[in-house]
Amino acid sequence: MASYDFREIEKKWMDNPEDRDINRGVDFDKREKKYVLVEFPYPSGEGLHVGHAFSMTGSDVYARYLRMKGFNVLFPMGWDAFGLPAENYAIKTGIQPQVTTDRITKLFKEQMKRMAFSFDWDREINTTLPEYYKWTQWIFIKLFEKGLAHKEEMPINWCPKDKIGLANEEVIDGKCERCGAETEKRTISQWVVKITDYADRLIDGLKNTDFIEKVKAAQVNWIDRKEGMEIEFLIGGSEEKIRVFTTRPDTLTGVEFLVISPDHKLAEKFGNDEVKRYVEKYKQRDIKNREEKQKTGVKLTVRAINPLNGKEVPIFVADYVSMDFGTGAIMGVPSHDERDKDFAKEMGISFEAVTIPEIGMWGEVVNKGWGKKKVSYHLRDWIFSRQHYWGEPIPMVWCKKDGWVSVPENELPIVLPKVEKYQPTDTGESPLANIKEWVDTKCPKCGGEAKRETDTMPNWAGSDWYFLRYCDPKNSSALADMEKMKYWLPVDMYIGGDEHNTLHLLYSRFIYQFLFDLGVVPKEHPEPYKKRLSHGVILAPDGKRMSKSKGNVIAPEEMTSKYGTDVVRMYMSFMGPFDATMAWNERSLIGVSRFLERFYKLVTEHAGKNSGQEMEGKRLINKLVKSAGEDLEEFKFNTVVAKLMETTNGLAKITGSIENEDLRAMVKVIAPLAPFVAQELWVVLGGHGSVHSQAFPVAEEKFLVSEFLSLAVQVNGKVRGVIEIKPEATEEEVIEKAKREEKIAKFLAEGEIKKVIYIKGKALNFVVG
RNA sequence: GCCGAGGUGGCGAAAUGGUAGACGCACUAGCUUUAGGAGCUAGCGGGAGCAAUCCCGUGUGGGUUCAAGUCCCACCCUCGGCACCA
Repeated sequence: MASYDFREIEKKWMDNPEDRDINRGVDFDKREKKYVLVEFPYPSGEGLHVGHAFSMTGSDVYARYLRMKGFNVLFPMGWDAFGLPAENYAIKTGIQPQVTTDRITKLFKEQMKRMAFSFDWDREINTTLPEYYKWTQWIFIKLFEKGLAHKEEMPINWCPKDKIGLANEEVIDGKCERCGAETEKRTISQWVVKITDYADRLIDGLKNTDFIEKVKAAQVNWIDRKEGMEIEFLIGGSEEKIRVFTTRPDTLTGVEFLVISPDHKLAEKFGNDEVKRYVEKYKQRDIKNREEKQKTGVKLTVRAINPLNGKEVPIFVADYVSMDFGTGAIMGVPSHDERDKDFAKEMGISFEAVTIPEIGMWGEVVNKGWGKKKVSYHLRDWIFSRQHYWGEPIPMVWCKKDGWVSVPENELPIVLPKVEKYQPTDTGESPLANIKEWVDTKCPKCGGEAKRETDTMPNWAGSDWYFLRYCDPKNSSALADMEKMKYWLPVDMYIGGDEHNTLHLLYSRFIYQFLFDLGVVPKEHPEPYKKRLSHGVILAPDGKRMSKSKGNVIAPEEMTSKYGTDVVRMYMSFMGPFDATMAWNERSLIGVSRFLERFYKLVTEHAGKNSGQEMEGKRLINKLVKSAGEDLEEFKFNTVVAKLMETTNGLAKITGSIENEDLRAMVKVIAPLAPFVAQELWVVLGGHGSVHSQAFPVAEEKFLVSEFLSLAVQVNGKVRGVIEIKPEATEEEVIEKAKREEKIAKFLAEGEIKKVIYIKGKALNFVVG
């Protein structure tokens, strides 16, 4: 027995042309701008996920609120559409990834419209379109020109079954994500981008942002800057030296052995057969998946000399030392390092406790030339090559004479050619390698015969700079117009998942800083994002993560057709704090549905009755207006809904009528959350045009005060009674009234009043002793 | 181990140092001859009591304060991220 038909209302207002205008971000508008960005999705075949629906609903409520507050809001959406699923689907079915992508993108867009997301569709972008990735390629060329991109022999994860190189994120538990075969290590030539050159900038730049603490921490920890020293150890009977990295040069006296990584080049040089076997075994495995807690290692035939005391110590190869950090070699100080102690025990190395000199040895080590100060980072350079088809072609050409040469800018974009087969080649190159007429080209420098790079870019490439493109999505002569970027940047609020707080955010900040140095983004804005907010996670009703295999997936589409868009949006706002992990609960959703019914009834019943209104109604609505505004500002949507419910419950008890103006104010408050019902009620209340272009109401202070307020009276800190006072009552009046209250007087009589604390209108405490 | 976020009814959760549990779900009782996730009224942290009322309650133990879920110290547990990082 619904009091309103959500289907009809939705149909009526879904494509309101006026709203399309309202949702547009206007370049150079005189209103103050706000750039609200929510991560654009990878359009996967399953359609819009409830997680998308949740984070986008929160972002949308916020964007709608800001518009009503009079801001010129940029709230764009697009598609991060390069990726493996479409490619895998193509391998299976032969359907071109672009075709699949176009189809799914349309589906997503439809579903987003049904959720009433107020995106500015005029600015829609798609990372797979040549007019977009032209600029992704352009950025790569600039990186190459500035010496920040080069080819390097790199060990990669190799799937022997699929004959393909896999990125770390494509290897799950040491197995290929696609076929489940054990992966191995293989060395191939890869494009590498020197993000480490920006390590310090990426840390320092955080000062110019308001990211929440955990996001800043994630960035800093990922970069993990460590100051220490590189110390040189001579190898006995050889000209070779081993450089170790340590943050504790003062423990040099306690060195009992050195350890080098199996990837260290000296392992090969000084290794006997046993060492070779160890290294071989190590390389078969995925480094990330060592389960054994026990440390293993083998001894080299040579020994190292401690520069401090000339002591000869053995050198081991062990996999607990990683080539990725420091120098790939450490000095083993079992008396001061737990891991070294474990290793010494495993290897049967005896050691004694040593006292560390009072004064650090930094100076001595440096002065005597044994070593030098060094900063080391956990952050590694960024492997930028993928041997996949469905990605941006890397715009480089290999010429025997000139080496790697970048494609001239005026030849961009290098369009991804259509292929017949999406299977990888036997050599592990991308399917592009099979297209001879595409690969064979002329060297841009010497005009001689040359070959195109067949690697494509990683998934991150297109999403690194997409927020710039939204400022000016159709520009054909630049990433985006400088003046437009100057107007819209920085992104005021960037909403996304925790999983992107490290890599995506870091890569994207790096690319922005690089573009900043090139002078192609505004010099006024050294950082791209002002604020970063993590959205929460929605679990299945069983409290587990949703997954197709568990069959516990909630589809937003199903929910909206069953209960209506407004109910689903309001429920998602109500279910908990925006950044919390919450389980879906349909009963609770029904509660929200019941509320919306009551709300609708209340407004329609009071509409047009303007006489005999009660002050209490006015007060409730003004109170709502005030606190709801504050909560919306802070993404506290759950309490906004709670307050709307509270107000509605309170108003239902009122016998008189409610003024139309107040009803309208209430409808404006609900508008960002429940846009369809709000619009319908707006019209019922005689409003003109769209409720979404109305100014968010402002509470009138004079209506906020009630005639009486209740004050908790404490005796020795415990609440012993409540008295009704007038807000303007003086301290003396309040104390007198409290003393006359029987319940309180009883406790006061137990002793002498030593002190009275009165906080106006808030608390009264008698200290009795 | 490190970093981050948390620990409040049966459940999801509220609470600028000032009446803990708003709001919702579930539940209980009653009303309404009640068309399909109904509506209305009342109750709903634990204990004692016919009741008024009293005592105890925000992970544990200390502390600051007239007053602590909230601030400080130590510890325990849960979740998320990163980890043999030298």
